[in-house]
Amino acid sequence: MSELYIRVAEDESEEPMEIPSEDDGTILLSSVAAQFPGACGLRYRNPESQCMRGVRLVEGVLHAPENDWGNLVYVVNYPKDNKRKMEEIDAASAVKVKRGFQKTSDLIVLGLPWKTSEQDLKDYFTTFGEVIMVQVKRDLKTGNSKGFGFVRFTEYETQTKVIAQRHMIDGRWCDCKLPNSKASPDEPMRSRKIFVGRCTEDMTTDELRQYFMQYGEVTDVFIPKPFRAFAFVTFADDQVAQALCGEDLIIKGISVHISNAEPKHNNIHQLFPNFPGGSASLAAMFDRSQYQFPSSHV
DNA sequence: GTTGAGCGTT
Repeated sequence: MSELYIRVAEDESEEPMEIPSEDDGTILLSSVAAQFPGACGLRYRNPESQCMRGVRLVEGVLHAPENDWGNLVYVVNYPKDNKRKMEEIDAASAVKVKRGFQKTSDLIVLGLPWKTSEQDLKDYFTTFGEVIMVQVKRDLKTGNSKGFGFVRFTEYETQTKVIAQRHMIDGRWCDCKLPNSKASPDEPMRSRKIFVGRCTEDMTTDELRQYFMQYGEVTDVFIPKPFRAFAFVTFADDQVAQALCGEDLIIKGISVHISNAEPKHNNIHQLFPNFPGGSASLAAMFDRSQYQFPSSHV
């Protein structure tokens, strides 16, 4: 690989900026995003066809076309073909999210037959409108259904229609309701860090970063180990973080819940049930640290 | 291997 830097611009007419490559000749998307916050990929004009071509992106790594970046100027892609600058994206998404304009929610489906699968659910609810998420809650050991699940529709009208009636699913009457978990609008802290609940173990920090980049510049992603089904994502802008609080977002087909990173009840015993020296010393330590634990994630 | 109101491994 001959070039250490490749030229990247926000637009073909703009002045390019040089972005460093990795030792293996790839470019990290995060390197691009460091200069172009919100970037989700690169494209370039193919000299032969004169068409724009996308650069291969695999798990946050951009690969040179034909194994050679050449002397081309690469153009930054933004999510949803959105060519606006990041400030506008931040403002727009923050406003849209806050306004809550007929946004759909996850619906809980109560009374499911034990045998009903997610495919069954999807098949059934698709008759009302486009479905973007279904889940059947199961016992993790046995895999048996707990008899309830969740569904999310694309259209708000579909959701309204579905809530309004009872549903005969695989021979049982079921109800769809707004879940209790989102009955009360959430807490008002203004942090740049959000709590991402209901994560699954296969969600990587990279994937979370990729996902949340669409809302604004992400400065940190933290997944506690061992796996505890939640993560923390920190944005550069607290407005973006706050706008997302209370949302249910769908990542890899799973509905995750966003809330403020500062817990309502700081139950440290939940985090460290067997802390040596007892809870008092731990509480004192926690207070002193002002939540600087883990240290790099305030 | 059961069951039938509920609320999603913080």
